[in-house]
Amino acid sequence: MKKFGFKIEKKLKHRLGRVGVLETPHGIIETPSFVIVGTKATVKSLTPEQIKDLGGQVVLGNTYHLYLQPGSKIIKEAGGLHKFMNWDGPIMTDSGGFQVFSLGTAYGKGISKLIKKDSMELFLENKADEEEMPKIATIDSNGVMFRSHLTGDAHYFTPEKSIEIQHDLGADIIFAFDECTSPVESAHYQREALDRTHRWAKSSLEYHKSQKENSDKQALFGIVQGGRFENLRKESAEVLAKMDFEGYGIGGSFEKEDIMTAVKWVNEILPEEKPRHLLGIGEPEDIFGAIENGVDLFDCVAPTRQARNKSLYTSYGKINIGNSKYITDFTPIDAECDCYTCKNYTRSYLAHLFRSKEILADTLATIHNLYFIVNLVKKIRESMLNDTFFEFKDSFLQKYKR
RNA sequence: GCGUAGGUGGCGGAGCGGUCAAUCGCAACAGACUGUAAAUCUGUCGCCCUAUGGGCUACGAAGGUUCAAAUCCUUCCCUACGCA
Repeated sequence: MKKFGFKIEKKLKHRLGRVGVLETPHGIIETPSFVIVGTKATVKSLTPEQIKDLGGQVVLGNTYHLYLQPGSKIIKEAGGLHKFMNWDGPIMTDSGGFQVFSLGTAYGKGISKLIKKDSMELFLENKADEEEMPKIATIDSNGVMFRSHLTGDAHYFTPEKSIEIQHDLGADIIFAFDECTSPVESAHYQREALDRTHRWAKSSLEYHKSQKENSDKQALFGIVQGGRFENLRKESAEVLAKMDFEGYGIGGSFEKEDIMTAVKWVNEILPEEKPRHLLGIGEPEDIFGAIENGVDLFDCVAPTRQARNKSLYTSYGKINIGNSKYITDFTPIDAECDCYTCKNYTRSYLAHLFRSKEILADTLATIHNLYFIVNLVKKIRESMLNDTFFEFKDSFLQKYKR
């Protein structure tokens, strides 16, 4: 019998937010929860023990990356992702849908998940030449042709293929194959892409159900799209809500201000009793907003990537540990933080490790940033249980935003 | 002492008469990063200013040739290697 279930323990008054527990075959996830990104079956620079120690409950791998390297069959042969990477907690895998965007329309243009208003205008002006850009993912109605960013060879992904790979990988929670669209696409294009994503959702689900052995152990989440259009987002939530998914992802590339409105539109429609995952978000302010608007799970590369790029979270906002003023700063990264790094090392030491390009810099910085975010979400959860969410949010953000 | 190769911006190293304040790399300084094309990317990097422009000082030193020199000539100083 399948060991998967979601229980809501408490709801936020007059809001969509809730506290819950998500049960998976590899343990529970107390929601809301920050999902740590480990694209290539590793959280860059950390061991699984370090992930556990900093409070990580669940990690997210990527279908596209693991299919290319080392190959999903090899991971299957190894006994699945859990065994392969030595992580015995819950694992999710993304479907490759984000790569449809990042290697497709976004490729080579320096745009990513969140787009700024001014660069969006620039992008629209240059849209005429866009067709000439050398994308390495091209979409047709049945699937997507990816050219490996590693070797250049072509690989064709269909919804069935994505799910088959995810079955081989063996994560506890897997995602339907979707098309993450760019926020600058026209209503016409978004309409077309959304229909495609819905068809792919159906195919993903049907294929998943047909593989009894896997669908017994793995939960499939459908992904809502629709860009910045209210009618499309709502329609997407309605269409997917009727399909028998065990949870939902909310996807898309946004202009920052659009995120919360889109989340709210969608979560008012999605079935309350199923978990919702906001894909690829976010920064502390986004996390508060997402939770308040009914999101249970979110993943984001920001803490890990930024740690490696010298940007560290503190209670008073982010600092760039590469700045010269930290060379002689013998205080912890964040005096209010209880992570391993803050308890044992100074800003000066981190500054030294980064300047001398020592790999321990990445590890210590990643431990700190992940602890900061994971712990922030835990504190938010507690505040919801104590009915102090709004006070906590205001005091945190006021300080954080200086 | 002789021979050879050299002396260029914090360092390494291009340039070898005009388009040179000087390619490039490193270092330095700052910024960006939101389902990881990412231990990545971008910008600045002689000095000064009324700054998509103008001025000043600069390619070991001092002279010279030329309309014009980091680039050619002379002398000197220094460095490396080789020979005495």
